[in-house]
Amino acid sequence: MSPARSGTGAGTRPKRPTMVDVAREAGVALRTVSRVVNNDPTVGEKNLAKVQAAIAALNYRPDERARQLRLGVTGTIGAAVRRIAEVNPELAAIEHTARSSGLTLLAASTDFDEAREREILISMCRQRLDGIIVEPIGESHGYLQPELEAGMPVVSMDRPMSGISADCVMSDNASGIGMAFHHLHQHGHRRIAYIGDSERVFSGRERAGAFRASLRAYGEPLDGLVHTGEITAQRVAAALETALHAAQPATALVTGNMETTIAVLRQLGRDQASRIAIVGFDEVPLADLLQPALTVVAQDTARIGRTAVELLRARMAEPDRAVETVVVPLDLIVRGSGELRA
Amino acid sequence: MSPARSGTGAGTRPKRPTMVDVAREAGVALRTVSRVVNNDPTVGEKNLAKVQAAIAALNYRPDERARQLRLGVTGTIGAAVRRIAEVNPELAAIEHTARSSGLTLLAASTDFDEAREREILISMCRQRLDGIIVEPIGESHGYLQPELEAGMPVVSMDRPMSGISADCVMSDNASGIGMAFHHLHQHGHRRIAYIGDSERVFSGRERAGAFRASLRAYGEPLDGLVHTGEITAQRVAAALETALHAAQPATALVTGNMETTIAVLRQLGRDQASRIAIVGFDEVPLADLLQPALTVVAQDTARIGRTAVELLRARMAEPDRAVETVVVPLDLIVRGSGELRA
DNA sequence: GCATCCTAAGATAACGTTATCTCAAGGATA
DNA sequence: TATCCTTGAGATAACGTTATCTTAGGATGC
Repeated sequence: MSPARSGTGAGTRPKRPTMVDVAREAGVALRTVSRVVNNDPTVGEKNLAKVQAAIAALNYRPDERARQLRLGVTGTIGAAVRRIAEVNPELAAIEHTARSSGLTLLAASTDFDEAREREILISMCRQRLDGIIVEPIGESHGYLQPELEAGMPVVSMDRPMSGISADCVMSDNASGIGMAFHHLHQHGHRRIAYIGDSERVFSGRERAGAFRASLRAYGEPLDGLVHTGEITAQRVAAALETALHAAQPATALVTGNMETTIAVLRQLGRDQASRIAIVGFDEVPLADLLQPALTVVAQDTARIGRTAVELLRARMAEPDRAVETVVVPLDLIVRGSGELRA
Repeated sequence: MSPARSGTGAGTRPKRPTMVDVAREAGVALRTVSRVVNNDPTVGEKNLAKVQAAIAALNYRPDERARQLRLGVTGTIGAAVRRIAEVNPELAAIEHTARSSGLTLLAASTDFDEAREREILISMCRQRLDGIIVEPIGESHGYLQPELEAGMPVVSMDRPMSGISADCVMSDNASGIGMAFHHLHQHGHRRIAYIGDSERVFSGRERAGAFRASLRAYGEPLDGLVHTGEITAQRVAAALETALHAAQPATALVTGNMETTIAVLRQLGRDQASRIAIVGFDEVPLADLLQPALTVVAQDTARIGRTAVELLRARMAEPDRAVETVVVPLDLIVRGSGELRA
């Protein structure tokens, strides 16, 4: 039986037993306890039993910090994403893949804030994580250069980092926009508008650019059809006003990301939403319950997350391998909103 | 200028400089570097400059693991929730509150799996986190008793843990169900059915019990109106069949959690959903865009998350304080689906 | 019967920090 | 001029592990 070890004086946290305490209790050397803890087979039956008894009696738990300090590796990778605690299938895939590789995941939210992102990344480096996956927010990541040189594996997800060269996994934005455009065009639409995120953001830039290219490829004029910028109710309202009430009004919309899609749906209201064809970029929660159900171009988020971990592990195993960028294709998911005729 | 320190042989991770290296580079003692790193004011200008230069030249970053080992505290708290990477406002609040308290958050998904939960919690104990918040899944948490006795602060969220006595913050489930029932009753409904999660789960038990109590309080019979169990499409379909096609069919529904609400909406389809009054327990994403918009009893998730961190910090500061359970009230959010008349 | 080899287990030195002493130099005080 | 603080800075011992040696003791080989 273990001695009662609670309440070592008010307000003070009781000390936990260490390997030394276990060794003393068991009457063996420190090294022997270490062997038992690490399942080293070269321990005799007698000592094995004594040590196990002592561990149970003292409720000993090895201190992971000391272990990691000594070992050099932490068995933990970091993920700096925009928001944990929001629907984030990439992060779910990262967590799942990491776990099945025996890696612990430390996830943190950059909250769309460049300074916060930097704090988190530096902190992860100080914690000597085995590697970092980042969904980059900031425009310049040059400050990571020393870390890369010091051998910290870093993989960027969803968009590349500027100022440094690191592995990257991202969706084929241009093809995705092309698919959305083509789908609406096939359903008879000729005036198709695009509303999307700011072009200061990499993905916003890529998608708007691809949309303009689609318009040009199909020989349509660009006038008043492409609206980009911060997503706010006012901006979306203004964009819709311009697009839908022009001399030649748009009959279909492509929305550049989930946030935009939701904002547009809110703005349109129930009546209008059933008259204008919409294809959203990115999956939207409960998209199938909306009226009409929402047609989207969906990123292969599971594959993106999985690939991010795989790229990271590859670099952890082989720090000097060539930098790689993986581009993942998207899928058109047909549900109704994109099939309304012009 | 720093010497090129990349590529120390293929496949091997280059060693990072340590405090000793910085001391040598700067020509001062190890202790002086430590003072500089920790902003100790008792360092002369000359040495301060030399050390700062050396730190920059070598790209030195303190090793957090060693620091924590020496200090005894990690400045990190753990959160074992059902799913990170899903909408989880409690977790968002925890992260926010932790950050503004200067604490790092380590979040992990138990994935509704008891064994996984146990793994995570034990791992967090081994990492000697400063405290743990857990949204309990398993039925017995007795294995945490030694950890509690060893001074590990643990707070449970959303439901209590059985087998041990720990601080807890949770919603006032009974009042919430009462509010939903009362609201529907006020709108003329007399046959009100409940569909909810398994009663093996604490919250499922509490909510179903409260619903039965409401029926009794209003003098209504319970026959065929209360349906609990694992949430699957078949089960929900069967429950709806029983409730809606009885001799005295239900005209209104209370759904016991978000998952159930969504399953019920999917099952009802668009036409039926606009004829049957529904009040959901828990907020649902895009609830305002549904048709009719969804009336819900919403938990004060932000307050729950914040309170969890506060309880944890209180126990970290004062390990021997009395165990506390905080019950948080809910809010009825009226949007349409709950105001359909009988 | 003695050298050799294997096995179990112990001493002890890292890992990279911070904390406790100690000490030297210099200015103030009697 | 001798003594006492004050201030800056260096040795060195933790923190709790794992890894490298070393050693004692019995089994094996010739």
